[in-house]
Amino acid sequence: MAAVPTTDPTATSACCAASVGTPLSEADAASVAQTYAALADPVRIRLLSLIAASGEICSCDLVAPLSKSQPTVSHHTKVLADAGLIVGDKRGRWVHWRVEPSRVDFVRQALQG
Amino acid sequence: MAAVPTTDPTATSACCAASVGTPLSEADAASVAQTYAALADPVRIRLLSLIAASGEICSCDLVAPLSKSQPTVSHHTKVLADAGLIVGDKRGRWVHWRVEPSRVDFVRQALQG
DNA sequence: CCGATGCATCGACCGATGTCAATGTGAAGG
DNA sequence: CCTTCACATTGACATCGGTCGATGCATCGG
Repeated sequence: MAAVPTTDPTATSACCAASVGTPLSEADAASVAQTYAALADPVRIRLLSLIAASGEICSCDLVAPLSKSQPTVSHHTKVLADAGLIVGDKRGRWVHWRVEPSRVDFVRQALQG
Repeated sequence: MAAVPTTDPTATSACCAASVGTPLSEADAASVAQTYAALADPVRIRLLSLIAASGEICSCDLVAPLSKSQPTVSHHTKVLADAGLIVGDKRGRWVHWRVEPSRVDFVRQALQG
């Protein structure tokens, strides 16, 4: 939308040819950005490395190392889970978290396209 | 800080062994997170793909495709440049931008550590 | 059943961030 | 010089997002 005026016909001299169409759809860009946003927080980075290092770990063991309150940790795990980077497995009262390698790979590959 | 109570001695039974030390230093995590934060915006994603697709492009040709004001575009290029993802080359009045592949690779590899 | 426990949700606070109009800076060009 | 142009910076505003206390919702133990 927004009807980009594109290159103006009075291209006097200037610097560039501006052979520029549409880079990425705004929707696609928003989707990609949101995934990276999930990694744009120090707590979540440590959270992810914590889960990756343990292979599998429950929420109760995440609060202490992160020095954050339980609601805060719950919030961050939800963000990572919504981004598909981790997966939760509820067993009884506990939720066990593990990394989703395929999704991590997808995120990594988005950087070279 | 905060004097984390750590695991309480009355570890009745519970779920996990909690062999959890320090995941990533808070400083390292902040550094990594800030780099990802540079990619956590739709405009900057499109900006990056625009530069990557053109190989080299000046700021004047970025305003129209992005449908953002000139100061806004300038702000986003600065964020990407500060993150080391793009490099600006000032020629006369114009600044030509290009991607910094080594930095992009670094960011990608941060995902598998 | 009843209390305790692990986790999610809610509401509120506040700093961080995207956005633009206005202005500043520096480099051509006449 | 003075104007024009490309870009950066500033200031103000609105929104987003991280944080925590309080509370809700299940599950387990007795």
